[in-house]
Amino acid sequence: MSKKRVTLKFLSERTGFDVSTISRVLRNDAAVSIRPENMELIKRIAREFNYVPDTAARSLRSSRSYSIGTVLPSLQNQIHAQIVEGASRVCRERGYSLVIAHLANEISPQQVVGDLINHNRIEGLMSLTFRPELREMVNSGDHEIPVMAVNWRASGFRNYVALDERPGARMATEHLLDLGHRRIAHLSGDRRRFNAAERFAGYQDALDARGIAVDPALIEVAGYGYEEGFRAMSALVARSPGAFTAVFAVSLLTAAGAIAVMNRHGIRVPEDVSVVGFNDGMLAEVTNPTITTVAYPLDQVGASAAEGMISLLEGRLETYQDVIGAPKLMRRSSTAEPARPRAIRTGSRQQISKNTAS
Amino acid sequence: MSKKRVTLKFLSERTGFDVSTISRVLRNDAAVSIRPENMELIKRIAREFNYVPDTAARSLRSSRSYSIGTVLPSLQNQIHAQIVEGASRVCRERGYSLVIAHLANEISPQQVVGDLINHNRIEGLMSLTFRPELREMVNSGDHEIPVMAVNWRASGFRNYVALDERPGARMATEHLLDLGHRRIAHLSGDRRRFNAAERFAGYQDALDARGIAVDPALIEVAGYGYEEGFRAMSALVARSPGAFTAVFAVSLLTAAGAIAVMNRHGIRVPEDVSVVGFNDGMLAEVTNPTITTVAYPLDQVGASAAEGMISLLEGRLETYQDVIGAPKLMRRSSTAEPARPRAIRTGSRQQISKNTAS
DNA sequence: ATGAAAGCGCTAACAT
DNA sequence: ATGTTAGCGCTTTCAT
Repeated sequence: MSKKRVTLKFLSERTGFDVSTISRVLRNDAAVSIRPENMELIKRIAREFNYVPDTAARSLRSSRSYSIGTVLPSLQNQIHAQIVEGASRVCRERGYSLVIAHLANEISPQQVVGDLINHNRIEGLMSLTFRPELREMVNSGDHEIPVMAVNWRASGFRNYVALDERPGARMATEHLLDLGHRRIAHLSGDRRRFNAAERFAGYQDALDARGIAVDPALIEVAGYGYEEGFRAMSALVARSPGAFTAVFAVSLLTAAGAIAVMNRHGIRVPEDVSVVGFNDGMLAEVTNPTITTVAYPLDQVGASAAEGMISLLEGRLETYQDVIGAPKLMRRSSTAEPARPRAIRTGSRQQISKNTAS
Repeated sequence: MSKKRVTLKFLSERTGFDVSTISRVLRNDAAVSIRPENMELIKRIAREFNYVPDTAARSLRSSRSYSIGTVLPSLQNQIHAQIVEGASRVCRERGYSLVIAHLANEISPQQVVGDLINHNRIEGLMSLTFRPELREMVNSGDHEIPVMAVNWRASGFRNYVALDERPGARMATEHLLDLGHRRIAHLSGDRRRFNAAERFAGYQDALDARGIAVDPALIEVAGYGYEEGFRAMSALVARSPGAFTAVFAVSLLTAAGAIAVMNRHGIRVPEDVSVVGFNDGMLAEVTNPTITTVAYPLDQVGASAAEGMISLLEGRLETYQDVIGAPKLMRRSSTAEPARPRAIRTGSRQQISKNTAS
């Protein structure tokens, strides 16, 4: 508290204008009518003295908190971490506070969201996790606040930012096709949900375009986590051993889980089976082998969500939808050409081969 | 805005007491003198109507923002994500907002911290990244705010929460010794900094206790990242091939980088060389092999830091230090007994062996 | 043991 | 084209 804070009153004394006038000018209030020269003067002086409006005072008067809440399962998921980074950057730039809450086991989502609303006074909620019940939870409270689905969609949610996942899934599958693979398995998510359905559709698109039929025996429902990938791949290997030379996994962690299974079974990646994941992250570069993925600008998802939410809060928009595309293939060492046709033609089981030092 | 907000005025009308009296009671103000029965009455009514003080009004009047800033290099580092989770939980529970800012390349730390202070009006700053210059940055502004070093220490920082790393490093090294290893390399950090120095000291402690001399040829300065681990291990393998059967890496990512190098060189982990990392994370379970680590309760580090910061802000404490211990060994598949003495006694080079399906 | 009153810095409705 | 005024909900002297 060494120097004194610059307030409207101070600027008023400096410029001779009333605080209300200055307030209007600095907020670019449409209801302002002032001579351009005076407007410039006020803005110049405000800049000069580094005026920043007091958030508390502004909040009190305008019944706004300038803070936005985010719920997510865990920050430890790098996909979510990337999204949050984008959102937090935008919020900081715009003078909003992004308040993060993770849904730990020891506390109910109701409690978490309630705290966010009552204590932190968030004006809007972004959810990175599929939670259709969130709307009711939020709106059962004293006042309604906008909810934004981030990285997912569901009916009833008018505000969302999602990836255009179908082309990315197609891209991943086509990468495998281009390498020469024809028997491509898919570890999917729960296809009743939007994301998993889209990724499956992209997988189909790619196969269709090459006239290859989707083989139900090569589809296994997994989920987005490492454990799910592990379980699903175990099932697939047990069920259809040697029936595929490549796998498109519904997420990066799923791919990692699948690779772990193959390592245990002596199935070499990529020599015996190629694996490609969906969504990129640091993990893809630190595993052995490194994992080929389809990368989306995830921080942009968070940034867009925050921008959209702010537009909603400031009344510039009624609803907000954004779909982010531009996936890129990150080619790494989990994908390669399939083994010589011999192995495929004979229909032999996945060979349990000795690893050779590379 | 469907229901009306419960304010002190409302409670005043309900109970017949003045707002000031109620304010004092609900804040447990020491300067209160009220009959116990009335005190109970007021508290009961407040509970009944779910009274929550308005943060904005309180902030305006008391010149407090109830928000705390955190700077960190990236949320994608799982170590940091865990710490942030702990801190954000405590902040939410206490009605504080935790505002996170990551230090991206495109923007200066000064700018980030400035935004946090001026726009978000943070009352305190927690830094998860070693930045001795942070104090000057923060204090060059209009008013001083407390700064807390989280997960590091440096002279001049009176507020910190750090791990008691030395015993953990010793534990990691002893695990290798217990397995029968004698030639244990260490990929260290910059030992002029506290953390790296402590981990090195723990490594020394373990060797000393067994009467084994520290061999400078087996020490390589790496750093905490994957790339650093990769580089350092490459150097070590080139410099002292076959001279060690185990490695204690200064971090989990460093361990992962080291393992990647060994994979490339055909050095099997753990058959030829065992690896143990420091600090646990999801990564340790999804790599191949999974990585043995020493785990600390990192969310507790964040939680303690937040608690401490709040105590500072509320004037209950002048300074805050906490050192978190209780490391646990997470035994996974990157560590095993060393190969038969034969290999060691002959002093042969690290054998480039064929992998056998396991 | 409790109440009255002022005011934090800002915004918005209402003047001129 | 600009000023006056009345609070937002709370905390904090200062009075009883």
